[in-house]
Amino acid sequence: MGLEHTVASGLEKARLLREDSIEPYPEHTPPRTPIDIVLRSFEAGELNEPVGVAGRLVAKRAHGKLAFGDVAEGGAKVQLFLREGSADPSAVALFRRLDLGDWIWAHGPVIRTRTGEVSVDVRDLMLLSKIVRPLPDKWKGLKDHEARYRQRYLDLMVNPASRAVFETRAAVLRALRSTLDARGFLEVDTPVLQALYGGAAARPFTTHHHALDRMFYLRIALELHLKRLLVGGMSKVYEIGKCFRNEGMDRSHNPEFTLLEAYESFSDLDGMMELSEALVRAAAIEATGSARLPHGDGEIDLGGPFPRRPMADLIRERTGLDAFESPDDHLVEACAHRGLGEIPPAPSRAWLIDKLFSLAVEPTLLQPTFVTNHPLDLSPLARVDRSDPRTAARFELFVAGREVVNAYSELNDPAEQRRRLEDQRRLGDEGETHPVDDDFLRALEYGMPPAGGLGLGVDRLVMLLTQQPAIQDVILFPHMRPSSDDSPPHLEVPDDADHTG
RNA sequence: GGGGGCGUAGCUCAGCAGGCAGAGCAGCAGACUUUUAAUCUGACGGUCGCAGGUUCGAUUCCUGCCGCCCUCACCA
Repeated sequence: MGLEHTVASGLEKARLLREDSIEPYPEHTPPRTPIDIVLRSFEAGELNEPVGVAGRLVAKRAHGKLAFGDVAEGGAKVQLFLREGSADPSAVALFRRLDLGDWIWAHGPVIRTRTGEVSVDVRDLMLLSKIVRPLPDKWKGLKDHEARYRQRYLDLMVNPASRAVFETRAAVLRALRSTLDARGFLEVDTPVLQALYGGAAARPFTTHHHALDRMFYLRIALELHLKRLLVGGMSKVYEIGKCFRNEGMDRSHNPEFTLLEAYESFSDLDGMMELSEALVRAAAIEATGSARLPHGDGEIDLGGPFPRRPMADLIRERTGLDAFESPDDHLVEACAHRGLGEIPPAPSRAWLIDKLFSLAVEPTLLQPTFVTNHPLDLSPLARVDRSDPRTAARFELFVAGREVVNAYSELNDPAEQRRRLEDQRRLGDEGETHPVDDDFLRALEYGMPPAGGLGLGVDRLVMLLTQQPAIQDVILFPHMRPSSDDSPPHLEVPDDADHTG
């Protein structure tokens, strides 16, 4: 039978169960003990009473008057053991009617079978929720990337490694928060829906606010609002939240992604380096139990402190060129030599340096490295570095060839900030203009304390710590093109459909 | 956006120099009192991604489209 028939027959089973006074979707679960605790206390010899367990039936081995099953819950699994004459007759009858994937509750003493398997010797059995669709193959799992991302619930059901990634993700978030909390940072929420976007160079998603009849944007960064809070006297703040960039998707870019930004008054680049080291180290230890990560044939040591290298020094080492002094065409040639496709008609020096760095240097930065002194034009929100005014007081932390942290000694001179942002707007390529946020500049005019700030790409840090090659593997529901299987791909929303307020 | 690959049963995969569409698991019917990928028997299960074209005949060849993967480009 085809899928429709299988589902129909599942629904039919649910109907028949109801006819026999067995509710397929009861509201209440009888008292139960989590399976991992049952196993632990049995092994410790502390379990002398019958227990209730609840979970999904993931295996079923029936032998006529004897039957075994496996119940899984929260990553733990216990065997069920049913004997005619021992189990309640209704339990025996119900077990026969169960399908793989049903949620069930079972109750009985915990025993060891002849082969030594810890098992619940079932006396009572109850159906908690009936499955009506067939599960993916129980041994081969679900491999198809598309299905794993579109139907993550199936992926989580049958691929334990996938569940582990998201448990690690939670551990990383926990470590980041507790590190910042312990240092006296205040966690805040700033608007996702904004009348004006800023804080990065990226195309925003747009939407329309009906009541105000004007365009709104989804935020592309957290920076400008968090800095307003420094002006307001919140001296250490951070936010962990979704940002949205309306650009290409690939295995390191999802249109919505999780960013951590933290700002600390009276701190500076040195302070941000120390904080970066603490955050990354804490995340690694919480996630993996160690600050040393296996990587390729060797390992990456996140113990710190990490070396600090000016960008131009690294470029000179790898290419022999002086990033700021060598002629343009030498840089262009060095880029082309390394496989750069198109070069814009009149590439700026900053563009060339950035490109050459990403081609020649980035892939070589396996061990954690603070790269400092970026071209000033690429860093409109950072202070000028006094020792080299062509560059910004900025660093990026690279690990395994990827940017993990980006930090500035924050520019707080309102006049210079206005100038830099307006320069940036003029540099905007192909008529793309980055709007200047006048309220942000007004806030700076009220005085922002000297401060250091950093941004950390949470998804990419999780990729690093879980050894996942694609950002889609660390986001529960990554963005996908609508497929015909999904609900209508495009819903027309009437202009006056503002019923939800 | 460019280039390459892939799309066959609910899942994992075969197959097809053009000739009735295959397996394992799951599901269905049955046998079985210590299994743990239980075993055994039987029956069922398909718009071969979608739409065209070539052909006596297309899952197979061609074109277009859709989706996914890889890669390049874009992305402070």
